[in-house]
Amino acid sequence: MTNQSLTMSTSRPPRQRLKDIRPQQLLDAALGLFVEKGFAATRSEEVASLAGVSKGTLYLYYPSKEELFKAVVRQNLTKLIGEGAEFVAAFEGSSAELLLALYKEWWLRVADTGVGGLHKVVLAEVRNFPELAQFYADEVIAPAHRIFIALIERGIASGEFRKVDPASTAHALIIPMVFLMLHQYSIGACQVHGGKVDPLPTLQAHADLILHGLLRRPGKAR
Amino acid sequence: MTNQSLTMSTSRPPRQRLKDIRPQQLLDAALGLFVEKGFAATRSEEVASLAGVSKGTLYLYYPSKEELFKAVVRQNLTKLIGEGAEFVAAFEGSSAELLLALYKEWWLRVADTGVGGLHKVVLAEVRNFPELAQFYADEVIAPAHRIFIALIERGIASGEFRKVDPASTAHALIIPMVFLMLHQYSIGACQVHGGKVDPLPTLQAHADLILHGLLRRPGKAR
Amino acid sequence: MTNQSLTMSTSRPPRQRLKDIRPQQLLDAALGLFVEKGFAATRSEEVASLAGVSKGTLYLYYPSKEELFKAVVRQNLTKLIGEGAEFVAAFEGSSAELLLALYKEWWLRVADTGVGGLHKVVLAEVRNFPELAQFYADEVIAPAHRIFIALIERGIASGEFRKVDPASTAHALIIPMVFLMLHQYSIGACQVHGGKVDPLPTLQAHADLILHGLLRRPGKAR
Amino acid sequence: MTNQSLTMSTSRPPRQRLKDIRPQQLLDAALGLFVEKGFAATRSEEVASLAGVSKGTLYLYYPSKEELFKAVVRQNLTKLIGEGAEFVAAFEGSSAELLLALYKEWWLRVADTGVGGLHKVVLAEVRNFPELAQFYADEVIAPAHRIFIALIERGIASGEFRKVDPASTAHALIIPMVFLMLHQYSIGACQVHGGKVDPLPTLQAHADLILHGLLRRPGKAR
DNA sequence: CATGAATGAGACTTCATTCAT
DNA sequence: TATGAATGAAGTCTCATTCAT
Repeated sequence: MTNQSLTMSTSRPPRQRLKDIRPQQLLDAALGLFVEKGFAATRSEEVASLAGVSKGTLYLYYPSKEELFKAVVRQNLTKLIGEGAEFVAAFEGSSAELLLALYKEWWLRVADTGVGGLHKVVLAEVRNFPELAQFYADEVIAPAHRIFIALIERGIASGEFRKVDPASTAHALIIPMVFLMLHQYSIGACQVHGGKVDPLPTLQAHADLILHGLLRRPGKAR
Repeated sequence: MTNQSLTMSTSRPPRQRLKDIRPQQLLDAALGLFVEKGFAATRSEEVASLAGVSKGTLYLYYPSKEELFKAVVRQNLTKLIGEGAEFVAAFEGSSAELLLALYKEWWLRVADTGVGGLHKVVLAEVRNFPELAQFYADEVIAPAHRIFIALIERGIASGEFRKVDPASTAHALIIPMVFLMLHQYSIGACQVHGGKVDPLPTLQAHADLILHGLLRRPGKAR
Repeated sequence: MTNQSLTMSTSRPPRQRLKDIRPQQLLDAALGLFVEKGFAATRSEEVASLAGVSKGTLYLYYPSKEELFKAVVRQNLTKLIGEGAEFVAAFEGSSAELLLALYKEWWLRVADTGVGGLHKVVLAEVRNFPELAQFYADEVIAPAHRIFIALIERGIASGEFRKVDPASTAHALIIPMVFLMLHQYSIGACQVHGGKVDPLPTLQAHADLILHGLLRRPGKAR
Repeated sequence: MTNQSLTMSTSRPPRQRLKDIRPQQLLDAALGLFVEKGFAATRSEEVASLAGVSKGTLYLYYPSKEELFKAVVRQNLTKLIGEGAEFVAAFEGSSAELLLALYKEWWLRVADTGVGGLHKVVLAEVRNFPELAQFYADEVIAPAHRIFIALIERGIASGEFRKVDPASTAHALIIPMVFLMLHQYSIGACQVHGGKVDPLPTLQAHADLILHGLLRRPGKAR
């Protein structure tokens, strides 16, 4: 008896501490399962169990599966966007280098955390969550767009880039990044022959293409 | 009685015909609903009802919702790819024009039929259908990739394009196309302020970027 | 095998027939259970099982437990009230006899069917079903009140009754009837010593009291 | 710290006192909620919260929701009956006046405290609490019946009342009172058009009816 | 072939009750 | 004593699938 209670008191954090870390545990578990299976196919009991708590405990922290999902989106994507904006503001170097660095930095951050897969889920389920659409447009799409607009304007101002339209070019710069995230967490996660796309080389190729263009430069042998 | 059956025999296809067109009606109905709601949120009764048959009849043609989903994917995407390959083979004109034409043609074909939305669903659900992954890699991704590889090699051979790596550049050319399809059928289908991306202008901007590059050409004022 | 299928074909009504009788089976089962246990304590699966069908079948006919409950109220109480009105309209005899006959007739009808217990449930749960309240006031309380008002006006017109206020006296005539119904299906249904109220004698006593009054008539020895 | 504890020690009863008043606070909170929502729909956490304590504390005083319910019934109804008996014993005046006064007094006491609503809950739930039935018959029904029997015997003895059967007439006197209580706390508490019964006038009408009868007295013009 | 009534496993969510702090 | 985080049994409702007609 005495031994047991001693053991238990050392192996388990105190109550208050548990309460503080529960949201994070639940959000982590939910992120993983939503990304792997999608929203509808993820059972809330499974989330709880992966977080090491019971079904009921999940509902102590989030009132429904929908709210849990929104919390996951908020935490992961909003945070990611904020860090991207800081990265661009703090960067020193040419704008071409900044583009490459942003691609690389973002990719590394996304690949570890599974956040990329979250975009897949949003994409797939947003029509069944009408209110999520506006939230996502405001919190994720628009800020990400602004980051790349800033990058392009920086390049034009320094004379590095052609005078392209920042808004539509920003889309063209973001799209491959996001697409690769999507791919990585869906088809890329399956064991198939020949369907793989290697993300970093592809991003590199894309950046090269974007920077130099596909057309041969007249009067310049390459 | 006699009158009625006469009437019916003129307004309705004969039995044998019915049997032949049922699968198509079901696949069309399923495509629309899967694209709109996703796999899990589409009820099989709704598919049957939209196809004008009863629940039981659906199961006469497809043994489960999963098989129906796979049949929808097979029919629509395989067909699309085949048409793209023919389009490229038959095209006469410069490779830059071919790229623009392929973008435009494909987009028009995809926007009407809802096939673009299907890619969204595949992306989201492929991890829950492991056997779909290989099918998709073989039947959709690889052929589409080959089409763009052919396009690039055509441009390099004619001296129009730089000597880029065809395989990775092909990815870079496909990605925006596919991404816009995805976007159009998810966030683009929602009523949001500011989240919209206009597809044709964006494709145009992207094609321009891809062809001419972002960097200012030394010694050439633009 | 042959025997079995013969047996089954004779022991079970055809499909279409079953569909027609299901609502009645379900309403009967629901009435019994609601009366016995109340609304909240009645499980919908229990209703289905008592009606001889599965959980899902109940929801084929009624979209929720609330709607089932409302259907039970409608069928039973609305019907009862209608029959009471006809009974009063068709009665020939003195108004005092009509009052006694109405008490007796109604009681017999209510005691068999369990409808009396339904009033108990409405009384207990109406505050959790706000929309039921208006329905009940319109469909049950007001019509029942009108029946007794008609009875009193009939007695006053014939010179049998004193000139009392019909509306409030009608309440006084209905109340004991309804109360006994309530009692019969709650405390009266339990095995207790001494708590019983014998309904018919009590109604008789009440009718006598109502008709002749409690006060000794001055100058009249009884 | 010192200030705070000083402040608290003056504004808060000492520990021992707290222990003594907790049950009363809990019973009061439970009475209100049971009457408003019924037994099943009242959450125990809500009771605790309304009493200003936590969920766990409720279980320190009552081992289950059922026991809490029984305690509420015991305290409130038993007290009410006792006060009624004292009122009758102490009354000076005619028996007709006593009846009116008892109606009025009881009604005022009941309307404030919500005890009338408690009878509604007992009525609805007694079949799910078999042991409550006998308790209720012994502690509430029988004593209340005895009060009215005493009242009738008092009236007969003084020559005021006809020589009716005290037992069944007592029921007839109680019933409208109790019924109005029930009504007031169920349908009467809802916002409906036309379903209302004004309690005091109805009691008055009933008392008039009971005392003087409905039939016109031969040879006496009224 | 076609129907649609029926099934029942399974999902989400609630809440009475427990117990470590 | 008092708290409130945690539990998990239980309830409502859905829907893919079956099968008698």
